[in-house]
Amino acid sequence: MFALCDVNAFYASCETVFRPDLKGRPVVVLSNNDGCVIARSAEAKPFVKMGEPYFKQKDFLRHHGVVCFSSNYELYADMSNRVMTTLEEMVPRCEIYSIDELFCDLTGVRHCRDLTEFGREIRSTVLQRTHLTIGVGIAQTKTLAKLANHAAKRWQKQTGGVVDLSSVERQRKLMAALPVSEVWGIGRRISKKLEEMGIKNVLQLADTDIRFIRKHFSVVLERTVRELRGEACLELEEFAPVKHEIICSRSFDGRITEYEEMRQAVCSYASRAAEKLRGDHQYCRFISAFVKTSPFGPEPYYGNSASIKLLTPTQDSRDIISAAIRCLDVIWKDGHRYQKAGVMLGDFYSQGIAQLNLFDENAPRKNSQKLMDVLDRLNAEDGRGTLYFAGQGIQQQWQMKREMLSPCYTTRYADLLRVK
DNA sequence: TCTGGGGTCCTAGGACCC
DNA sequence: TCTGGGGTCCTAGGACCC
Repeated sequence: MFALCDVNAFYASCETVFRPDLKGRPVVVLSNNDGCVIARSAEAKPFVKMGEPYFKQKDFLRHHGVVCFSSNYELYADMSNRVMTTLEEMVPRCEIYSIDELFCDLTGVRHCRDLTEFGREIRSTVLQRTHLTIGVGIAQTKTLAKLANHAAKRWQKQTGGVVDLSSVERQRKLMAALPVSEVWGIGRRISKKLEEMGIKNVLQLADTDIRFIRKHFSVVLERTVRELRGEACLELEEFAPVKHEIICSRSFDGRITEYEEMRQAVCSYASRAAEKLRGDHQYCRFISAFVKTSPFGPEPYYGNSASIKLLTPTQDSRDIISAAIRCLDVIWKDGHRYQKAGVMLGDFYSQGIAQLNLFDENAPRKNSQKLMDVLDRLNAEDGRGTLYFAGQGIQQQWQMKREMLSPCYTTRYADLLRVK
C-alpha cells in the first residue's frame, strides 16, 4: 500500500506562511526571470491561468488584487526540507519524489490501524510544524495513490484532504469521473490520442485490452494501465539513483548581443554546474554548451550547441569552464539577440583517475581536489559567490530579473521576521 | 520589451560486429 | 528474379514529470 503526500499550492503557500496579512488573498508565484505563472494559491486558481506569461496578464492581475512573487528557491528548498523531515519521521519507508511530494510505503502500518486516520495524523502534524497543508492519497499502486491524492485535493472539504482508495469499488467510481489527462504519466499528446480512440475517462482506459495499448503506445503507458488496475509496476525508490546529467541554464534579463557578456554567462553556468557535480561526488567527461534566441516574436530563430569529450573525467571547475567556453566559441554568431544559454555535463564517473591515457598530453592538475575543496567550503560557509572566477564577470548585467522576491525568512539572519 | 529550469525514460534508426 | 540472421552500441527526438 502506497501513500502520496503533497503540499497544496506549494510555492504560493511558502510565500504566505510568513505573511499572515495575505490570508484569503489570491497569490501567485512566477518562474525565473518573472516569466510565467507557475504556482497559484487556492484563491487565485479559479481565474489565473497556469503557465501563462506574466507580462500578458500583468494588468489583469493587478486589477484583481493578485499578489505576485518572483520565485524564491532558497525559501522553498528549506520549507521542503521541513516537510520531508516531518514525514520521514512518521512513516517507515519513503521516497522523496519532488520538492513537494513524497511517496510512502504503508505496508507496516496497514494491519494495525485505519489508513485514513493515519493520513489525517500525518496531515495535521505537517500543518502544525510548518503551516503548510498537504493532501494524502492512499492506494495499492503509485499511480492509484496519485489519483487518490488528486481526489483529496479536488474535494478537500468532503474528504478532509485524505482519500483511501484501496477499495476497488471506490477506484472505479473515481476513475469513471475523471478524464484520462488526470492520470500520472498521461500528458497532452497521449490524452489527445486516447480521446481520438474513444478512450475518454480513466475507467475506460483501465478497462482497455493491454495488447491494444502496447500496440499503439509504449511500455510506459502499458505500466500505467496495469497500475490503474491495481497491479504494482513501480516500486518505492527509497534511495535516489545517481544522476546521468547535470544542467545549468538561465534566461537573461533582456537580451545578450555581445560575446563578452555571453562568455561571462557561460562561465558562470559552467562553474555552477561543476559545483553541483562535486556535490554529487561525480566526475564527468562530457561537457556541452548551448545558446538560443527567443522562439517567440518575429526575429529569425538561432539555437545551437556544441560538446567536448575529455580524455580523463574531471570535477575541476577550471577544466569544465574552459571546455564550455571552447564550445561557446564554436556556436557563437554575432548579430543575434540571445535569450538563453546553458551548460550540460554528462558521462559521469565516480572517480577522476580513470585509465591514464598514453596519448593524453595534459598532465593531471596538481592539488585540484584541495583547491576545489577550498572553493566549495568558502562558498558554503560565507554564501554562494564569495569566491568566483574572473571569467564570470563582476557586474553581471544579464542576471535574471526577480523584481518581486520575498525575504529568505528561514535561511538568512538578515531576513528574519521582526515581531513588534 | 516581456514567454522557466531540471530531470527521466523509451524508441527508432544508423553504424558496426560476426 | 532472388543478396541472412542476430546482436550491440550510440544518438536524436519525443514524451512525460514537477
